[in-house]
Amino acid sequence: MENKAIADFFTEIADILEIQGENPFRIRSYRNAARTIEDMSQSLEALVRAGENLEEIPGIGKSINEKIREILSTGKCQSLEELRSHVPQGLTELLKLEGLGPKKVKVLYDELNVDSVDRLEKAAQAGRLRNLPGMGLKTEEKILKSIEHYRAGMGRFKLSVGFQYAEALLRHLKGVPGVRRLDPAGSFRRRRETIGDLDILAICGKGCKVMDRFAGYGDVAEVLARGETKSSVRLKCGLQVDLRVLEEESYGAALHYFTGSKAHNVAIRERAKEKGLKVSEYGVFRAKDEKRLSGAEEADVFKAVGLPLIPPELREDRGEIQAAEKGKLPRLVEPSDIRGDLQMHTTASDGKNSILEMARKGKEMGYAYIAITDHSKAVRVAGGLDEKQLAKHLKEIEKANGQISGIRILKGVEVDILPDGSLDLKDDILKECEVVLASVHSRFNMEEEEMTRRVIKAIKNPNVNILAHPTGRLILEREPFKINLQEVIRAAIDQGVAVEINAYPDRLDLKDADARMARDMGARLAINTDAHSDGQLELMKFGVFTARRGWIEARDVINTLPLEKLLKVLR
DNA sequence: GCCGTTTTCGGCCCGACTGTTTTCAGTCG
Repeated sequence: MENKAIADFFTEIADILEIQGENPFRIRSYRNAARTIEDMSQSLEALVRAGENLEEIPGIGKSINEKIREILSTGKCQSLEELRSHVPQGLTELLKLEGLGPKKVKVLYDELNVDSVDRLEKAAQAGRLRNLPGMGLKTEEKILKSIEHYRAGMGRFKLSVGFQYAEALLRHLKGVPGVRRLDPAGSFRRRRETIGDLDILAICGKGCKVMDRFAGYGDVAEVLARGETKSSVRLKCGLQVDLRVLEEESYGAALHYFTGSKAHNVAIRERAKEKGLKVSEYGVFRAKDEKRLSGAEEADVFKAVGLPLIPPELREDRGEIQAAEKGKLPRLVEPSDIRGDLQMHTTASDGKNSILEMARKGKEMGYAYIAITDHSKAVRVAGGLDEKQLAKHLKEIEKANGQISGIRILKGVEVDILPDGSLDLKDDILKECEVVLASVHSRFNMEEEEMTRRVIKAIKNPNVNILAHPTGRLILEREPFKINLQEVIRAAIDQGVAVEINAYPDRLDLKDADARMARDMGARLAINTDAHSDGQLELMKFGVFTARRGWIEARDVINTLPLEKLLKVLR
């Protein structure tokens, strides 16, 4: 069973307990466990099979350990079944609606027997909510809006989409007279692969019209709240954006607070409390008399609890605080560490630009090298090359090298891994390539064992240098295929094959947690854009973000090496 | 339910906003 499926059990338990008004800390335990399990890169099922003690995982104690084992062996959880018999299943879905929490859901069910989104909609339309205790006309309207939003499925946005909206909006706001500072925070700043909303913080002078300018932005569909220090809007695309205007003296504390993650903030605050301090978005205070100690800079918060500044990408409460304490934070890879890009396509297969155009763009980006890696013949829809066409294409690459200076164009190919694990080009031609990426583009629905065997067989081919987009997922669109990544990565290490972090924003594959596992196991990584046009070489930053979230350093990444060293590694 | 160089019991982060209220509960981040 997948970790996600196990985590869902605990989320549902927490939801039901919440509706029943149970002890909030008990509920938090279940939520923490669900989050921990979902974020883990190792499979719980495998850990149990290997006889590991799950209670060593923070947040998992005796009770949850037992439940996990029960779920794995029976596919069910008796206490959840018991809870479900008291609370209909539709109620937990209602919690997903904005503005509806456990208390209101309980009232709706007790008073009106509402146990589904549909029934709630009908009740609201009939005006039956406004007379319930604690609700009124506005609640009724808000619920109808939430239902509309929920149905539209406008949940999360890819980080790259968030970037487009954020950059345009920030440009719009920066021009406002009196704006002194402007920073996006939240999951956007932590560079999560998807964002739910966008938080922007600002420092402004007196009489600054930034709130007016914000509410009047051309892309705004709806103003949700409009105040002196906080406003919220929903853009036409559905993305909610919050703007907060802050005082200079508390800006750092606010930036820390609004960057999150929530779990990281909780851990920092607990730590502050142990030291007799209180940390809030307004600053660092002495607990006994509320005396303000600091808060203007983000580093103040960390300093107060005896830590160095932790990069936003690591703030997920996944060990970063412990690492910081021991002075063992990784020196995360930076975009400027990247010396080349080892996956891209040209007009020879499904790309939009020529070899030389890609090289010119690579040079403009300051790269020492790029690899041209068009598709192989199995990927027909992408115009993949057969042996003969590839041989000709490699000659073209050689020729292009003579037509540009200051950057080396490496001869490469993205060869397809066939369902039986063989490669769809002959070894003779693969030998001619300096960079061979192998990847899966078909038969995604195999069972885990078969897929694992397939990929391992492919990377055992001595011509393969890089395993490209190892799980085949498309963010918000396609689940990763089933594969035992640990085994695959172990094989890659044995074979000297690098594992890719595909920077294409729809992929980000390996994802952050998997990349971290690969690094911990000792794998070499490659961060490549998979660009299909010259402009897409700029997408490298998204791969670097993912790598940073995976605790990866420059030395873990082969395309941070100078050309000569890279060629040695590839051989 | 989890956790522990002060603790195996008694804690468990903190504040704002909204809409409903005559002083606050519910929700959110």
